[in-house]
Amino acid sequence: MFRVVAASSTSPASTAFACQFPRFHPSRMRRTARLSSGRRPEAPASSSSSLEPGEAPGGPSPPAVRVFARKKKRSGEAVRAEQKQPKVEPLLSRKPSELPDIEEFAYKNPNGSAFPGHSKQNSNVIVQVNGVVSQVRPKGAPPSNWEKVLEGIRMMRSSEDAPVDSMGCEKAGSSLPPKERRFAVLVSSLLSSQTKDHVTHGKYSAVQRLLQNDVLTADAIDKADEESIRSLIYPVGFYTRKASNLKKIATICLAKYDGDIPSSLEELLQLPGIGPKMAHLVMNIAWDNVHGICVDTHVHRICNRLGWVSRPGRKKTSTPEETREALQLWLPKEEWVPINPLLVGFGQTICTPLRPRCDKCGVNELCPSAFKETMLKKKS
DNA sequence: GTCCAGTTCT
DNA sequence: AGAACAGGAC
Repeated sequence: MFRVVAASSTSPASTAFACQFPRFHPSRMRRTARLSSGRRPEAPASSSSSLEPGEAPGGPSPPAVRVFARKKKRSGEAVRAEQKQPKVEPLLSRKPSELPDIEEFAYKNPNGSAFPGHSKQNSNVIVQVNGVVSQVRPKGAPPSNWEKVLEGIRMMRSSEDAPVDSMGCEKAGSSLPPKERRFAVLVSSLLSSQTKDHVTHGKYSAVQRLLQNDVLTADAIDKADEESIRSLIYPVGFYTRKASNLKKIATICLAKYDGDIPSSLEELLQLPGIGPKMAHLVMNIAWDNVHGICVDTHVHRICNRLGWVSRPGRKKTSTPEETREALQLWLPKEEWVPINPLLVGFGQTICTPLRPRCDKCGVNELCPSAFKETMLKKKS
């Protein structure tokens, strides 16, 4: 990434940009341009804390960064309204170590709030650093074309048949009373994680065996011995640990929640074997109470390939939890639940972890990673 | 042999 | 960050 942001142009394009981000008003741009063209005022030459790759310690001045923006029509009224926004602290009054990277720099509105709404107008600022043109997206701003991409994936998913479509913990215990149904959803999520879905669901599944043997309630599992639970859920992945966790969960649910499951994210996360992915899934499915996106490795991988998530200073997120937080910043809440089965199925059939089928993908023209991971790994 | 996939442990 | 957990698919 790059630290110093400056503009040397007062073209109409940059003026339009400045209207979006009032810190970039041309008058300000001229001042900040000086920042990049010479030494940074107050910058101790030995300070390497803010140096980025490509910058030599105490070396030449940081690269000049030219900022452009997509041209777009704006009514005079809208422009005037935005110009009335309160002034912000000039960059010059900041210490170099406090200079934000471009993501943070661009996304703050003068009033400090994140971007309002989810319109495309805030997406994809194009910057040039040392001759390399790249797109950056202000933190929390929706990626451009995300709606087209989502629609394109929906199209692919409507014709493809992914394993996630036929099975899923959504259906678990749908004929049971509410409390039993919720417990069944929790158990079903636990069993189906890290395993092939047909093993845990379907007519002769682990969940069905528990149900048919009357051990799909907290009370019954608490009374049953671990060995019989283990044999009933076999051969789901990690059945030994899951049987053990199931017993502990049943005991906790019985003691603390009257045989029901916890109704808050925090309490769900206290259960053994329940991490963030399943806690959000259970909140969404069992309680119909959406607190966050259920991010599994498919959602994590695909969102990064699409360039939908990042963390300041980096192009990608490194954990599903980071992905969840970054995604939640801009994805409209009505998509929080459907995004999981959508991307899981897409990830099982087309956007696979290894050698994704970019040639079969209907959104490859909108994907920054298309055809970039098709090479075979070299043996070392 | 390698991959899958979420959590916990190191 | 990487291993361990299970066992099936390829």
